[in-house]
Amino acid sequence: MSYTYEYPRPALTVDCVIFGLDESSKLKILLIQRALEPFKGAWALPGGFVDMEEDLEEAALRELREETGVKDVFIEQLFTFGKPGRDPRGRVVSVAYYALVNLSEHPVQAASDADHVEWFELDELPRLAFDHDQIVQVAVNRLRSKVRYQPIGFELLPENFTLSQLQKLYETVLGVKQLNKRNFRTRILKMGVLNEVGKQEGVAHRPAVLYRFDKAKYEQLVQERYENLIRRGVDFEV
Amino acid sequence: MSYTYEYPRPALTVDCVIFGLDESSKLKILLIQRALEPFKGAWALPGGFVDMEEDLEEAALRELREETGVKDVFIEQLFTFGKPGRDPRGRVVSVAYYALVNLSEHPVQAASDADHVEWFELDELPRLAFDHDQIVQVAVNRLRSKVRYQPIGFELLPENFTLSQLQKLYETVLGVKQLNKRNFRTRILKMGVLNEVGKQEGVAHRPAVLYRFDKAKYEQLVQERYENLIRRGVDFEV
DNA sequence: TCAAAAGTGTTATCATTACACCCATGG
DNA sequence: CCATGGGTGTAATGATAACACTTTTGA
Repeated sequence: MSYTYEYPRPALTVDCVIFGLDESSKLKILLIQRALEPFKGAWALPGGFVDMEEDLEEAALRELREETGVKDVFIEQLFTFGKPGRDPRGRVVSVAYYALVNLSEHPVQAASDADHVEWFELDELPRLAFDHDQIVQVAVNRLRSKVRYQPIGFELLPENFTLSQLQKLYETVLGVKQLNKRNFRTRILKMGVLNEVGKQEGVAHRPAVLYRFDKAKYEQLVQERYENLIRRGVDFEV
Repeated sequence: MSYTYEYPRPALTVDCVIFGLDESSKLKILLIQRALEPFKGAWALPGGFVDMEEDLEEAALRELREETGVKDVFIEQLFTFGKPGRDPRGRVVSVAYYALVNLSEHPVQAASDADHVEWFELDELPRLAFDHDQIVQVAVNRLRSKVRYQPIGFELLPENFTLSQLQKLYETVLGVKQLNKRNFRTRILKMGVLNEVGKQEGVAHRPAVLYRFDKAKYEQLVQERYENLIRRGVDFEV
Protein backbone atom coordinates (compact mmCIF):
# COMPACT_ATOMS: atom_id res chain seq x y z
CA MET A 1 0.00 0.00 0.00
CA SER A 2 1.24 3.46 -0.75
CA TYR A 3 0.04 7.04 -0.56
CA THR A 4 0.49 9.69 -3.18
CA TYR A 5 0.27 13.45 -2.85
CA GLU A 6 0.60 16.33 -5.26
CA TYR A 7 3.20 18.05 -3.08
CA PRO A 8 5.84 16.48 -0.85
CA ARG A 9 5.02 16.21 2.84
CA PRO A 10 7.24 15.98 5.88
CA ALA A 11 6.70 12.98 8.11
CA LEU A 12 5.09 13.82 11.45
CA THR A 13 6.16 12.29 14.74
CA VAL A 14 5.62 12.84 18.43
CA ASP A 15 8.19 12.51 21.22
CA CYS A 16 7.70 12.33 24.96
CA VAL A 17 9.92 13.70 27.70
CA ILE A 18 8.69 11.92 30.81
CA PHE A 19 10.20 13.17 34.05
CA GLY A 20 10.02 10.79 36.96
CA LEU A 21 10.46 11.29 40.66
CA ASP A 22 10.58 8.67 43.37
CA GLU A 23 11.36 8.45 47.06
CA SER A 24 15.07 8.84 46.43
CA SER A 25 14.14 12.27 45.04
CA LYS A 26 16.25 12.09 41.98
CA LEU A 27 14.83 13.62 38.85
CA LYS A 28 14.87 11.06 36.07
CA ILE A 29 13.91 10.78 32.43
CA LEU A 30 12.40 7.81 30.66
CA LEU A 31 14.40 6.61 27.64
CA ILE A 32 14.18 3.72 25.23
CA GLN A 33 16.97 1.96 23.44
CA ARG A 34 16.22 1.94 19.73
CA ALA A 35 15.76 -1.48 18.14
CA LEU A 36 15.76 -0.16 14.58
CA GLU A 37 17.81 2.06 12.34
CA PRO A 38 18.51 4.90 12.32
CA PHE A 39 20.41 5.20 15.59
CA LYS A 40 19.88 1.50 16.30
CA GLY A 41 21.13 0.79 19.81
CA ALA A 42 21.14 4.44 20.82
CA TRP A 43 18.99 5.83 23.60
CA ALA A 44 16.13 8.08 22.58
CA LEU A 45 12.90 9.60 23.77
CA PRO A 46 9.85 7.40 23.37
CA GLY A 47 7.86 8.50 20.33
CA GLY A 48 6.90 7.67 16.79
CA PHE A 49 4.74 8.45 13.81
CA VAL A 50 1.33 10.03 14.11
CA ASP A 51 -1.55 8.02 12.68
CA MET A 52 -3.96 9.71 10.31
CA GLU A 53 -7.02 9.61 12.51
CA GLU A 54 -5.54 10.37 15.89
CA ASP A 55 -4.98 13.63 17.69
CA LEU A 56 -1.37 14.61 18.40
CA GLU A 57 -1.71 14.11 22.12
CA GLU A 58 -3.31 10.73 21.56
CA ALA A 59 -0.41 9.74 19.34
CA ALA A 60 2.06 10.73 22.03
CA LEU A 61 0.22 8.71 24.67
CA ARG A 62 -0.07 5.72 22.35
CA GLU A 63 3.62 5.70 21.53
CA LEU A 64 4.48 6.11 25.16
CA ARG A 65 2.31 3.17 26.09
CA GLU A 66 3.50 0.98 23.22
CA GLU A 67 7.15 1.61 23.76
CA THR A 68 7.40 1.82 27.51
CA GLY A 69 4.19 0.46 29.02
CA VAL A 70 3.62 3.80 30.77
CA LYS A 71 0.03 5.02 30.74
CA ASP A 72 -2.36 7.36 32.51
CA VAL A 73 -0.13 10.41 32.49
CA PHE A 74 -1.07 14.03 31.90
CA ILE A 75 1.14 15.23 29.11
CA GLU A 76 1.48 18.77 27.89
CA GLN A 77 2.69 20.03 24.58
CA LEU A 78 6.25 21.31 24.80
CA PHE A 79 7.43 22.51 21.40
CA THR A 80 7.50 21.40 17.78
CA PHE A 81 10.91 20.62 16.34
CA GLY A 82 11.17 20.75 12.60
CA LYS A 83 14.59 21.83 11.46
CA PRO A 84 15.45 20.14 8.18
CA GLY A 85 18.16 17.56 8.78
CA ARG A 86 17.15 16.65 12.32
CA ASP A 87 16.36 13.11 11.15
CA PRO A 88 18.55 11.17 8.69
CA ARG A 89 15.48 9.53 7.14
CA GLY A 90 14.44 12.81 5.59
CA ARG A 91 12.25 15.67 6.64
CA VAL A 92 10.62 14.76 9.92
CA VAL A 93 8.76 17.20 12.11
CA SER A 94 8.22 16.21 15.71
CA VAL A 95 5.74 17.54 18.22
CA ALA A 96 7.25 17.07 21.66
CA TYR A 97 5.24 16.52 24.84
CA TYR A 98 6.31 16.39 28.44
CA ALA A 99 5.02 15.20 31.79
CA LEU A 100 6.13 14.78 35.36
CA VAL A 101 5.08 11.53 37.01
CA ASN A 102 5.52 9.55 40.14
CA LEU A 103 8.05 7.03 38.98
CA SER A 104 7.02 4.29 41.34
CA GLU A 105 3.44 4.41 40.07
CA HIS A 106 4.55 3.94 36.50
CA PRO A 107 6.31 0.62 36.00
CA VAL A 108 8.08 0.38 32.69
CA GLN A 109 8.17 -2.47 30.24
CA ALA A 110 9.94 -2.52 26.88
CA ALA A 111 7.97 -3.45 23.79
CA SER A 112 7.84 -3.49 19.99
CA ASP A 113 10.35 -1.11 18.49
CA ALA A 114 12.32 -0.57 21.70
CA ASP A 115 14.97 -2.90 23.02
CA HIS A 116 15.12 -1.58 26.52
CA VAL A 117 13.38 1.01 28.59
CA GLU A 118 15.08 2.72 31.47
CA TRP A 119 14.91 5.70 33.80
CA PHE A 120 18.06 7.79 33.63
CA GLU A 121 19.10 10.41 36.11
CA LEU A 122 18.97 13.80 34.57
CA ASP A 123 22.64 14.48 35.12
CA GLU A 124 23.73 11.10 33.85
CA LEU A 125 22.01 10.94 30.50
CA PRO A 126 23.70 9.06 27.67
CA ARG A 127 24.14 10.66 24.25
CA LEU A 128 20.72 10.66 22.67
CA ALA A 129 19.56 9.91 19.12
CA PHE A 130 18.41 12.63 16.72
CA ASP A 131 18.12 16.06 18.36
CA HIS A 132 16.70 14.55 21.51
CA ASP A 133 19.37 16.15 23.69
CA GLN A 134 18.01 19.47 22.66
CA ILE A 135 14.41 18.43 23.27
CA VAL A 136 15.33 17.32 26.77
CA GLN A 137 17.03 20.61 27.44
CA VAL A 138 13.94 22.54 26.39
CA ALA A 139 11.79 20.30 28.57
CA VAL A 140 13.96 20.81 31.64
CA ASN A 141 13.77 24.56 31.25
CA ARG A 142 10.04 24.41 30.84
CA LEU A 143 9.57 22.22 33.87
CA ARG A 144 11.62 24.56 36.02
CA SER A 145 9.62 27.56 34.92
CA LYS A 146 6.39 25.75 35.37
CA VAL A 147 7.19 24.96 38.95
CA ARG A 148 6.83 28.65 39.69
CA TYR A 149 3.22 29.09 38.79
CA GLN A 150 1.66 25.69 38.93
CA PRO A 151 1.31 23.32 41.84
CA ILE A 152 3.28 20.62 40.22
CA GLY A 153 4.15 17.94 42.55
CA PHE A 154 0.90 17.35 44.28
CA GLU A 155 0.21 14.51 41.87
CA LEU A 156 3.64 13.13 42.53
CA LEU A 157 3.27 12.63 46.21
CA PRO A 158 1.05 10.20 48.01
CA GLU A 159 -2.45 11.55 48.55
CA ASN A 160 -1.43 12.55 52.07
CA PHE A 161 2.00 14.02 52.36
CA THR A 162 4.20 16.01 54.71
CA LEU A 163 5.61 19.44 54.08
CA SER A 164 9.08 17.97 54.17
CA GLN A 165 8.21 15.66 51.31
CA LEU A 166 6.83 18.56 49.35
CA GLN A 167 9.89 20.65 50.04
CA LYS A 168 12.22 17.88 48.96
CA LEU A 169 10.27 17.57 45.75
CA TYR A 170 10.72 21.23 44.97
CA GLU A 171 14.38 21.06 45.76
CA THR A 172 14.72 18.19 43.33
CA VAL A 173 12.81 19.74 40.48
CA LEU A 174 14.59 23.04 40.85
CA GLY A 175 17.91 21.31 41.20
CA VAL A 176 18.85 23.13 44.39
CA LYS A 177 20.42 21.86 47.60
CA GLN A 178 18.28 23.22 50.36
CA LEU A 179 15.44 25.66 50.57
CA ASN A 180 14.81 27.44 53.85
CA LYS A 181 12.37 25.31 55.80
CA ARG A 182 10.73 28.13 57.70
CA ASN A 183 10.05 30.20 54.65
CA PHE A 184 8.98 27.34 52.45
CA ARG A 185 6.37 26.34 54.99
CA THR A 186 5.07 29.82 55.58
CA ARG A 187 4.69 30.35 51.92
CA ILE A 188 2.98 27.11 51.08
CA LEU A 189 0.58 27.28 53.99
CA LYS A 190 -0.28 30.90 53.39
CA MET A 191 -1.67 29.91 50.03
CA GLY A 192 -4.34 27.95 51.79
CA VAL A 193 -4.48 25.10 49.30
CA LEU A 194 -3.53 22.39 51.74
CA ASN A 195 -5.84 20.69 54.19
CA GLU A 196 -4.51 19.08 57.33
CA VAL A 197 -5.61 15.46 57.40
CA GLY A 198 -3.73 13.78 60.24
CA LYS A 199 -0.34 12.91 61.59
CA GLN A 200 2.42 10.51 60.73
CA GLU A 201 2.61 7.39 62.88
CA GLY A 202 5.41 5.12 63.95
CA VAL A 203 8.32 7.38 63.08
CA ALA A 204 11.31 7.74 65.35
CA HIS A 205 10.94 11.48 65.63
CA ARG A 206 8.24 14.04 66.04
CA PRO A 207 5.44 12.97 63.71
CA ALA A 208 4.77 15.29 60.82
CA VAL A 209 1.37 16.68 60.03
CA LEU A 210 -0.09 15.13 56.89
CA TYR A 211 -1.67 17.35 54.30
CA ARG A 212 -3.87 16.88 51.28
CA PHE A 213 -4.06 19.17 48.28
CA ASP A 214 -7.36 21.04 47.94
CA LYS A 215 -7.97 21.33 44.23
CA ALA A 216 -11.05 23.52 44.55
CA LYS A 217 -9.21 26.09 46.63
CA TYR A 218 -6.39 26.04 44.15
CA GLU A 219 -8.65 26.76 41.19
CA GLN A 220 -10.13 29.65 43.11
CA LEU A 221 -6.69 31.00 43.89
CA VAL A 222 -5.68 30.86 40.25
CA GLN A 223 -8.74 32.88 39.36
CA GLU A 224 -8.06 35.53 41.98
CA ARG A 225 -4.43 35.82 41.06
CA TYR A 226 -5.31 36.37 37.44
CA GLU A 227 -7.67 39.17 38.35
CA ASN A 228 -4.96 40.74 40.46
CA LEU A 229 -2.53 40.57 37.62
CA ILE A 230 -4.96 42.29 35.35
CA ARG A 231 -5.65 44.96 37.89
CA ARG A 232 -2.13 45.93 38.76
CA GLY A 233 -0.56 45.25 35.43
CA VAL A 234 2.99 44.79 34.54
CA ASP A 235 5.42 42.84 36.58
CA PHE A 236 8.58 41.87 34.80
CA GLU A 237 9.45 38.93 36.84
CA VAL A 238 11.24 36.43 34.71
CA MET B 1 4.72 15.66 -10.37
CA SER B 2 3.63 13.63 -7.38
CA TYR B 3 5.09 12.18 -4.23
CA THR B 4 4.54 8.72 -2.87
CA TYR B 5 5.05 7.39 0.63
CA GLU B 6 4.65 4.01 2.24
CA TYR B 7 2.44 5.41 4.99
CA PRO B 8 -0.06 8.26 4.81
CA ARG B 9 1.15 11.65 6.01
CA PRO B 10 -0.72 14.64 7.35
CA ALA B 11 -0.14 17.90 5.52
CA LEU B 12 1.88 20.43 7.51
CA THR B 13 1.06 24.12 7.63
CA VAL B 14 2.03 27.16 9.64
CA ASP B 15 -0.22 29.99 10.79
CA CYS B 16 0.67 33.41 12.15
CA VAL B 17 -1.14 35.43 14.77
CA ILE B 18 0.28 38.91 14.35
CA PHE B 19 -0.77 41.40 17.00
CA GLY B 20 -0.43 45.04 16.06
CA LEU B 21 -0.44 48.18 18.14
CA ASP B 22 -0.45 51.75 16.94
CA GLU B 23 -0.82 55.21 18.40
CA SER B 24 -4.53 54.73 18.91
CA SER B 25 -3.54 51.96 21.31
CA LYS B 26 -5.97 49.42 20.06
CA LEU B 27 -4.80 45.85 19.96
CA LYS B 28 -5.34 44.45 16.49
CA ILE B 29 -4.79 41.22 14.59
CA LEU B 30 -3.71 40.81 11.00
CA LEU B 31 -6.10 38.74 8.87
CA ILE B 32 -6.35 37.82 5.24
CA GLN B 33 -9.44 37.13 3.20
CA ARG B 34 -9.08 33.77 1.53
CA ALA B 35 -9.07 33.77 -2.28
CA LEU B 36 -9.36 30.00 -2.58
CA GLU B 37 -11.47 27.17 -1.30
CA PRO B 38 -11.96 25.97 1.33
CA PHE B 39 -13.46 28.92 3.19
CA LYS B 40 -13.12 31.12 0.11
CA GLY B 41 -14.02 34.66 1.05
CA ALA B 42 -13.68 33.99 4.79
CA TRP B 43 -11.14 35.75 6.97
CA ALA B 44 -8.26 33.67 8.25
CA LEU B 45 -4.82 33.86 9.76
CA PRO B 46 -1.99 34.24 7.28
CA GLY B 47 -0.27 30.91 6.77
CA GLY B 48 0.22 28.00 4.42
CA PHE B 49 2.10 24.85 3.63
CA VAL B 50 5.62 24.20 4.81
CA ASP B 51 8.19 23.57 2.09
CA MET B 52 10.44 20.54 2.34
CA GLU B 53 13.70 22.35 2.85
CA GLU B 54 12.65 25.17 5.11
CA ASP B 55 12.52 25.43 8.87
CA LEU B 56 9.09 25.89 10.42
CA GLU B 57 9.79 29.43 11.51
CA GLU B 58 11.09 30.27 8.05
CA ALA B 59 7.91 28.91 6.55
CA ALA B 60 5.81 31.08 8.84
CA LEU B 61 7.80 34.18 7.93
CA ARG B 62 7.62 33.37 4.24
CA GLU B 63 3.86 32.89 4.27
CA LEU B 64 3.42 36.04 6.26
CA ARG B 65 5.48 37.99 3.76
CA GLU B 66 3.83 36.43 0.71
CA GLU B 67 0.30 36.89 1.92
CA THR B 68 0.49 40.21 3.70
CA GLY B 69 3.75 41.91 2.78
CA VAL B 70 4.74 42.01 6.44
CA LYS B 71 8.37 41.21 7.13
CA ASP B 72 11.10 41.64 9.74
CA VAL B 73 9.10 40.47 12.71
CA PHE B 74 10.23 38.31 15.62
CA ILE B 75 7.82 35.44 15.77
CA GLU B 76 7.60 32.84 18.48
CA GLN B 77 6.14 29.41 18.36
CA LEU B 78 2.74 29.30 20.01
CA PHE B 79 1.27 25.81 19.78
CA THR B 80 0.71 23.04 17.28
CA PHE B 81 -2.88 22.31 16.35
CA GLY B 82 -3.53 18.90 14.91
CA LYS B 83 -6.98 17.65 15.78
CA PRO B 84 -8.31 15.47 12.95
CA GLY B 85 -11.10 17.32 11.19
CA ARG B 86 -9.80 20.82 11.75
CA ASP B 87 -9.38 21.23 7.98
CA PRO B 88 -11.95 20.01 5.46
CA ARG B 89 -9.20 19.13 2.97
CA GLY B 90 -8.10 16.22 5.14
CA ARG B 91 -5.61 15.80 7.92
CA VAL B 92 -3.69 19.03 8.33
CA VAL B 93 -1.45 19.82 11.25
CA SER B 94 -0.58 23.45 11.80
CA VAL B 95 2.24 24.95 13.78
CA ALA B 96 1.09 28.37 14.98
CA TYR B 97 3.40 31.33 15.59
CA TYR B 98 2.70 34.70 17.11
CA ALA B 99 4.28 38.13 17.29
CA LEU B 100 3.53 41.61 18.55
CA VAL B 101 4.52 44.41 16.20
CA ASN B 102 4.26 48.11 15.79
CA LEU B 103 1.45 48.33 13.32
CA SER B 104 2.54 51.56 11.73
CA GLU B 105 5.96 50.12 10.91
CA HIS B 106 4.44 47.20 9.07
CA PRO B 107 2.44 48.29 6.07
CA VAL B 108 0.29 45.53 4.66
CA GLN B 109 -0.27 44.53 1.09
CA ALA B 110 -2.42 41.67 -0.17
CA ALA B 111 -0.89 39.15 -2.54
CA SER B 112 -1.18 35.75 -4.20
CA ASP B 113 -3.66 33.54 -2.40
CA ALA B 114 -5.21 36.32 -0.34
CA ASP B 115 -7.84 38.70 -1.60
CA HIS B 116 -7.50 41.29 1.08
CA VAL B 117 -5.38 41.94 4.12
CA GLU B 118 -6.63 43.91 7.07
CA TRP B 119 -5.99 44.72 10.69
CA PHE B 120 -8.99 43.88 12.87
CA GLU B 121 -9.58 45.06 16.38
CA LEU B 122 -9.37 42.20 18.78
CA ASP B 123 -12.91 42.64 20.03
CA GLU B 124 -14.36 43.04 16.57
CA LEU B 125 -13.03 39.97 14.82
CA PRO B 126 -15.15 38.35 12.13
CA ARG B 127 -15.84 34.62 12.19
CA LEU B 128 -12.61 32.95 11.12
CA ALA B 129 -11.90 30.01 8.83
CA PHE B 130 -10.83 26.60 10.13
CA ASP B 131 -10.12 26.57 13.87
CA HIS B 132 -8.48 29.96 13.69
CA ASP B 133 -10.77 31.42 16.35
CA GLN B 134 -9.28 28.97 18.76
CA ILE B 135 -5.74 29.72 17.67
CA VAL B 136 -6.34 33.43 18.24
CA GLN B 137 -7.72 32.71 21.68
CA VAL B 138 -4.64 30.74 22.64
CA ALA B 139 -2.43 33.51 21.29
CA VAL B 140 -4.21 36.21 23.29
CA ASN B 141 -3.79 34.22 26.47
CA ARG B 142 -0.15 33.67 25.74
CA LEU B 143 0.48 37.30 25.01
CA ARG B 144 -1.13 38.36 28.27
CA SER B 145 0.95 35.94 30.27
CA LYS B 146 4.06 36.89 28.46
CA VAL B 147 3.63 40.51 29.36
CA ARG B 148 4.34 39.56 32.94
CA TYR B 149 7.84 38.31 32.54
CA GLN B 150 9.16 39.78 29.37
CA PRO B 151 9.66 43.39 28.40
CA ILE B 152 7.31 43.24 25.51
CA GLY B 153 6.53 46.56 24.16
CA PHE B 154 9.88 48.14 23.98
CA GLU B 155 10.05 47.16 20.33
CA LEU B 156 6.62 48.59 19.79
CA LEU B 157 7.39 52.09 20.88
CA PRO B 158 9.60 54.62 19.19
CA GLU B 159 13.23 54.25 20.22
CA ASN B 160 12.70 57.03 22.72
CA PHE B 161 9.45 56.90 24.60
CA THR B 162 7.72 58.30 27.66
CA LEU B 163 6.52 56.34 30.63
CA SER B 164 2.97 57.30 29.77
CA GLN B 165 3.32 55.70 26.38
CA LEU B 166 4.69 52.57 27.97
CA GLN B 167 1.89 52.51 30.49
CA LYS B 168 -0.76 52.90 27.85
CA LEU B 169 0.78 50.03 25.95
CA TYR B 170 0.53 47.76 28.95
CA GLU B 171 -3.02 48.79 29.58
CA THR B 172 -3.85 47.89 26.01
CA VAL B 173 -2.17 44.52 25.96
CA LEU B 174 -3.63 43.55 29.31
CA GLY B 175 -7.02 44.85 28.29
CA VAL B 176 -7.44 46.98 31.40
CA LYS B 177 -8.71 50.52 31.83
CA GLN B 178 -6.18 52.26 33.98
CA LEU B 179 -3.13 51.20 35.91
CA ASN B 180 -2.00 53.31 38.83
CA LYS B 181 0.48 55.80 37.45
CA ARG B 182 2.58 56.17 40.56
CA ASN B 183 3.04 52.49 41.04
CA PHE B 184 3.61 51.68 37.41
CA ARG B 185 6.42 54.20 37.28
CA THR B 186 8.04 53.11 40.50
CA ARG B 187 8.02 49.56 39.36
CA ILE B 188 9.36 50.11 35.90
CA LEU B 189 12.10 52.46 37.00
CA LYS B 190 13.16 50.29 39.90
CA MET B 191 14.06 47.59 37.40
CA GLY B 192 16.77 49.82 36.07
CA VAL B 193 16.40 48.84 32.43
CA LEU B 194 15.52 52.29 31.18
CA ASN B 195 17.98 55.06 30.41
CA GLU B 196 16.90 58.67 30.48
CA VAL B 197 17.71 60.24 27.12
CA GLY B 198 16.06 63.66 27.07
CA LYS B 199 12.79 65.50 27.26
CA GLN B 200 9.77 65.99 25.09
CA GLU B 201 9.57 69.29 23.25
CA GLY B 202 6.73 71.45 22.03
CA VAL B 203 3.92 69.87 24.03
CA ALA B 204 1.26 71.95 25.72
CA HIS B 205 1.99 70.57 29.14
CA ARG B 206 4.94 69.65 31.26
CA PRO B 207 7.34 67.83 28.94
CA ALA B 208 7.82 64.14 29.69
CA VAL B 209 11.20 62.57 30.18
CA LEU B 210 12.15 60.32 27.28
CA TYR B 211 13.59 56.91 27.97
CA ARG B 212 15.37 54.27 25.98
CA PHE B 213 15.38 50.56 26.74
CA ASP B 214 18.76 49.21 27.88
CA LYS B 215 18.97 45.71 26.49
CA ALA B 216 22.23 44.81 28.23
CA LYS B 217 20.83 45.67 31.64
CA TYR B 218 17.75 43.67 30.86
CA GLU B 219 19.73 40.54 30.01
CA GLN B 220 21.64 40.93 33.23
CA LEU B 221 18.43 41.30 35.20
CA VAL B 222 16.98 38.15 33.67
CA GLN B 223 20.07 36.25 34.73
CA GLU B 224 19.92 37.51 38.30
CA ARG B 225 16.25 36.82 38.62
CA TYR B 226 16.73 33.26 37.49
CA GLU B 227 19.41 32.70 40.09
CA ASN B 228 17.09 34.12 42.73
CA LEU B 229 14.33 31.83 41.69
CA ILE B 230 16.59 28.86 41.97
CA ARG B 231 17.81 29.92 45.36
CA ARG B 232 14.55 30.59 47.06
CA GLY B 233 12.48 28.04 45.27
CA VAL B 234 8.82 27.73 44.91
CA ASP B 235 6.46 30.55 44.28
CA PHE B 236 3.04 29.62 43.06
CA GLU B 237 2.16 32.75 41.38
CA VAL B 238 -0.01 32.00 38.48
C1' DT C 1 18.34 10.63 77.43
C1' DC C 2 19.62 11.05 72.72
C1' DA C 3 19.17 11.46 67.73
C1' DA C 4 16.31 12.85 64.24
C1' DA C 5 13.19 15.32 62.06
C1' DA C 6 9.11 18.47 62.78
C1' DG C 7 7.80 22.74 63.66
C1' DT C 8 7.83 27.92 65.68
C1' DG C 9 9.33 33.08 67.01
C1' DT C 10 11.15 36.97 65.71
C1' DT C 11 13.16 40.81 63.34
C1' DA C 12 14.96 43.71 59.73
C1' DT C 13 14.18 44.84 55.22
C1' DC C 14 11.83 45.40 51.09
C1' DA C 15 7.72 45.59 47.96
C1' DT C 16 3.00 46.90 47.17
C1' DT C 17 -0.97 49.75 47.42
C1' DA C 18 -3.60 53.70 47.70
C1' DC C 19 -4.27 58.62 47.60
C1' DA C 20 -3.25 63.18 47.38
C1' DC C 21 -0.51 66.49 45.80
C1' DC C 22 2.87 69.52 43.02
C1' DC C 23 5.17 70.91 38.39
C1' DA C 24 6.11 72.69 33.70
C1' DT C 25 4.39 73.89 29.46
C1' DG C 26 1.73 76.20 25.44
C1' DG C 27 -2.23 78.58 24.38
C1' DC D 1 -3.72 82.00 34.35
C1' DC D 2 -5.60 77.72 33.24
C1' DA D 3 -5.98 73.24 31.11
C1' DT D 4 -3.25 69.40 30.34
C1' DG D 5 -0.57 65.81 31.11
C1' DG D 6 3.91 64.79 33.72
C1' DG D 7 5.74 63.68 37.88
C1' DT D 8 6.43 63.11 43.34
C1' DG D 9 5.62 62.24 48.81
C1' DT D 10 4.23 59.40 51.97
C1' DA D 11 2.34 55.97 55.08
C1' DA D 12 0.00 51.64 56.10
C1' DT D 13 0.29 47.08 55.11
C1' DG D 14 2.05 42.84 53.69
C1' DA D 15 5.76 39.72 51.85
C1' DT D 16 10.50 37.91 52.20
C1' DA D 17 14.73 36.45 54.12
C1' DA D 18 17.64 34.94 57.66
C1' DC D 19 18.67 32.61 61.88
C1' DA D 20 18.03 30.48 66.05
C1' DC D 21 15.18 28.09 68.76
C1' DT D 22 11.63 24.51 70.76
C1' DT D 23 8.88 20.13 70.34
C1' DT D 24 7.76 15.33 69.85
C1' DT D 25 8.64 10.93 68.89
C1' DG D 26 10.99 5.85 69.01
C1' DA D 27 14.86 3.59 70.30
